[in-house]
Order: sequence, then C-alpha cells, then structure tokens
Amino acid sequence: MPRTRIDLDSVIAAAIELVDTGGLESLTLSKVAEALEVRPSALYTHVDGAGHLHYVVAVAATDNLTAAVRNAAIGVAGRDAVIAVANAYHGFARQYPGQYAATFAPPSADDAGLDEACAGLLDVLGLVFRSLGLSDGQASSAAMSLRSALHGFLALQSAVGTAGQPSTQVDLILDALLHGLMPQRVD
Amino acid sequence: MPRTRIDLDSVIAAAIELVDTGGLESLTLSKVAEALEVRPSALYTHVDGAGHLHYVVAVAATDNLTAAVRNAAIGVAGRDAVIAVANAYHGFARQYPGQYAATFAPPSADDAGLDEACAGLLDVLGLVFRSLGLSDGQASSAAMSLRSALHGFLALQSAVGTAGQPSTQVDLILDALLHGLMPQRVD
DNA sequence: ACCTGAACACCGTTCAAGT
DNA sequence: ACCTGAACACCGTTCAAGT
Repeated sequence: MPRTRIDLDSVIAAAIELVDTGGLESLTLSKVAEALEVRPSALYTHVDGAGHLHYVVAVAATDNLTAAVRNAAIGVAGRDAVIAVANAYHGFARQYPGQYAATFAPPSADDAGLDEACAGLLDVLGLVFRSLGLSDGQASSAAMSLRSALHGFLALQSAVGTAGQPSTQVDLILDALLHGLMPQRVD
Repeated sequence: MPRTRIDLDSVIAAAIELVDTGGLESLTLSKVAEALEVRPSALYTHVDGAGHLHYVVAVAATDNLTAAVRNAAIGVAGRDAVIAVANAYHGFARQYPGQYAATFAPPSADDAGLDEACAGLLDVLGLVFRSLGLSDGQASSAAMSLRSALHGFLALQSAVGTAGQPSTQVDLILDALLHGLMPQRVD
C-alpha cells in the first residue's frame, strides 16, 4: 500500500480551498495536512514552515486577484475601465474574503514571488490609467492610489464602525480618484 | 505569602505593552500571564478568553488613537486641521504599529465597546470637516473616507508592493480628499 | 526522495482544588 | 472571589526511522 504523495501545487490548492471555506485563520499546516491525508511533518518537504505556506498562498491569491481584475478590463476603455476594474477588485474581495486577506502576507527577504505578484496586479491597474491618457509615472502612481483606496474601504467595511452606506461609499472613492487624485483631469 | 492579584486594567496595560514591544502577533494569554506573573488560567477571571482579550485591547488602542488625533486638532482650523489630523493618525500608526493593528479586531455581538470607540474616533475626524463648513452628514461621510484612505495607504505601505514614494503619496491622498471627495469645494 | 511516528515546545481552555 | 495546578486539545517543528 503506497503512501499518499503530494507536491507544492497540491499543497497550495488545498490551502486555497481551506482559506475559501474557513477564512485565513483556518490556514494551518495541520489542516492542510489533514485535507491532503498526510501527516503535518510531510508538508516540510514542500514548504518551509507555516510562514512560507502563508507566503506561497499570498502569491497564488494575488495572482487570482490579478486575473479577475485583468478580465474585467478587457473590452472597456477610459473612465468605464476604472470602474470595471474597481468593481472587479471589490467583487473578488467580497467573493473570496479569505484569499483577499491572504494577499497581505508579510514580505520575504529571499523570495521575490510576492513582490512580482503585486507588481503584476499594479501593472494591470496602471494600464487602465494609461488608457486614460496618463503617463507611465502618473499611471503607476494612480494604480497604487486606487488599490490603496479600495483596500482602505474594504478593510473598514469588513471591520468595525460600518455605520455608513456601503454601496454609495465606493462611488465616492472612485469619484475622488477620478477627480482629484490624478494629475490631469479626465472628465 | 499572598498570591499575585490582578484586575482587568492591569491585564490591558500588560497587553498594550506587549503589543507595543512585539507586535500584535505576540498578544497571547500566555505572554500576558507571564508578564503579570500569574498562570494563564488566572486571566479567565478578568477576560473571556483570547478573543475577548483582543477585543478589549482593540478598544484601548482605538481610544489611544482617538486621543492622539484629538490633540492634533486642537488650535488648528480648516484645511490645516485636516492635514494635522491625518498626520497624527499616520504618526500613531507608525509609532505604535502593534496598537494600530490591534485596532482592527473582529467586532462583538454582545459588546458595543469597540463600536463606541470607533464612533469616538470618527466624531473627532468629523468635527474637523465641520470646521470646513460641511454639514453633519457630509462631515461624517468625509470622516469615514479620510480614515479609509489613510488606512488603505498605511496597509499597503507596511505590506508588499511598496515601490512608490511613501511621503509624497500621503499628500496625494489628502489632496484627493480635499479636492474631490467632499461635496463642496474648500480651496 | 519523501512520508511516518515519536518527541518536544507552545498556546488556549476547563475545572477541581486550594486560599 | 480569585489564583494554582493538572489535564486535554491543538498547533508548529525537528528528526530518526522506514519505504
């Protein structure tokens, strides 16, 4: 009777499924091992401990977020593209709150995977602002601002002090970005 | 020889100190107990488990943040007040990253303490916008937007993908708020 | 090369026992 | 009323042992 054999991809897949089901708090080596029907110590062949597990899951989750945002930007231009991309970002965070939370893992010194994944996300957002006529520098600055605004809104929405109207607030933020955050006007 | 006697205030004080020193991850019942020189089980007389400990620390940390922001708003008015308040919020988060992170604890169903603490923070921010001539509704909406923007910026700054210029970005966000987020112009 | 099993440290939680 | 001590479940990590 052969032992159960796993690899890094199966570990990540099980971890993502775990995070989607029970949130980021349920991401433990023990639970991933249980889902894969191996002992926890078996995971150390593929992953360098709990911290590294969080890291690789962050990379995978960021890539998933980027893909969702990229797909939303296809076939739309200008101001509509910003709204489409913002809604896609927002929608991903609401549909996969565990993956979205996993996105904000502590960075690594000897692994640039998460930095590259974040750069990929910002590239997609930056391209949208390029289609609005912004320069490369302005576009990447606007991309960071958009992500910052969307995350701030999402973090406070899912946390405490949510006495305001959730739906109208997103529009306020987008309006703010489109009106004031970009160096040149677009409306 | 009498046993060591503690109360809720000493638990919170030890927890805040722990969070300031080792970050939010170091906030455990075991470490708080060790700091107070009692057994971990002794804490259950004053606090309802680890989740509740996080909750009461969140309330205390939010109150500390509110006090810092409130002090910064004294003696300044209009546009300068917004900048002063934003810098105070930003400064608290940088000086006490553990406390700031503790601020975002999951809300409670049977305890309104954190909601009230958040309302207190938003009240201070709202008063600043009132001094800019906004109505109550506009001011509280702007207060939530300002906090959302500041938190989004801080979260992405302390996390990954920080290739941009940190200092200039804060000003961009403030400009966006002052220019576009508020229903009526102030400049 | 890769998984198991035992071992250890750490954390949270409960509860009877002491004071 | 409040802390101790024992007990248990859970998690992460290491490492010798097997295959």
